[in-house]
Amino acid sequence: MISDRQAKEREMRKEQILESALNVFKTTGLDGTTMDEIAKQADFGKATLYYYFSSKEEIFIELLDRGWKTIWESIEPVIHENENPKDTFINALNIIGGLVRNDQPLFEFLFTAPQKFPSALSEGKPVWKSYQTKMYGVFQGLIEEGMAKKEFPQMRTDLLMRAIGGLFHGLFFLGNEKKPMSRETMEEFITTFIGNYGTT
Amino acid sequence: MISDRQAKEREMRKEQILESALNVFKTTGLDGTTMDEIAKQADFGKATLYYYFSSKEEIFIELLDRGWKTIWESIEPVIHENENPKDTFINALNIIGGLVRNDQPLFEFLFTAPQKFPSALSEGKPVWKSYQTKMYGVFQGLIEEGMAKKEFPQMRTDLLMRAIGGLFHGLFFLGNEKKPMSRETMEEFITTFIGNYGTT
DNA sequence: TTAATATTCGAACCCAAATTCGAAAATTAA
DNA sequence: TTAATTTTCGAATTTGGGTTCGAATATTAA
Repeated sequence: MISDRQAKEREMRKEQILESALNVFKTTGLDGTTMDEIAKQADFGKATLYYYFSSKEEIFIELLDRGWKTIWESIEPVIHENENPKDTFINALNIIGGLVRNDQPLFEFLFTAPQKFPSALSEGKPVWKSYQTKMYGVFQGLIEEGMAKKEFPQMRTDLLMRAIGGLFHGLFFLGNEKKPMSRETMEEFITTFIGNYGTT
Repeated sequence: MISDRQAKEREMRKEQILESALNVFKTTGLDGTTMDEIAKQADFGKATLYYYFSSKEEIFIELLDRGWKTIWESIEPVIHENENPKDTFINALNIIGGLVRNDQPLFEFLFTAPQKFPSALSEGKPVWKSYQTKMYGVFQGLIEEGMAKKEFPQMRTDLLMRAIGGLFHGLFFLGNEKKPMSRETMEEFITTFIGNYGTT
């Protein structure tokens, strides 16, 4: 008992709620994102949210799951076009950059919120976590290959990862510019940092 | 009516409270830092905290003020030994690195907490903000000089700032290593990034 | 048209944490 | 030693949110 259409409508309402949650997050930050606000934004009664999600946290988890899935699926195809590691690496970063450019607050949420869900809750590790892990694995692999082929500077892989992560974060999320960074600029920065060991 | 000694004791009690607040922050993070915990740690009744500080926020502000003052006063003397901008820049970063190394959680607090106090409260901009502003000004100046002298890569100053900021943050605060990064390593990273335009 | 089922939501309820009250205890001044 | 002043704190009070209740309302099935 629940027609296809019904299921689809239900799905859309969930989506509406998720979208509202994100909107609230965009304007008021993680702490400002209350059930009251989400409800208002979604034009539902607060209690109704609990008909679709069992808790506030579940809403966030759902957003993380979808978001990280998107990231992974955008990256994944590119990492097998085996060019040299450095180009692959830069490509991947550029892809993420493109996503971020499209919806900065969403990705700020994806990169930020995880730290706010420390231990507690859901048994096994959540879906988004596994995508995140896969992605980091890929990057780490590329860096190692890249170092082996002397395309990257020789440094501790993990540190290089953190450094590039921080760099990326700084470029996209620090400061208070409204307009997003262009592909060229980002590429230039990363390349400058990695050094021009290989190509060009 | 309040002897010198009395005033001094009062001051020490405030200090004890601040120190406790920081300790709680170190172990339980910003959100876990409740007045109850601070009171317990400081060995005072919760209500007593309000005899010394008018609110929880005031405690945090006080910590920020002192922290940023420390940073500024550590940097300040070095920026006038006018060597070339690049060395000065790296020196300054190293000094901050040293501070961070000494008390990572404190500085994580200093670099992180500000974003949590969005608008609200205290009329004029708080003390710490002005130190922060001064510091950024200095760095920006150094970067501009450095670019002018071709010691730095030619890029948009503000972006380069953000990038280096992110890089620094990544190195010190991302990942889950316990032992702090050595001066050498940090210097190597920053230098690699800035490029070896000037001095070797 | 009526019974079942699905959806909605206002009004509690609960709880943790900040803040305030009012009075005691300690200390200092006279 | 007594009066004033300073410090302390247990016990309320308040507040902001998350979550639940119970009863409508709407929709679908018979």
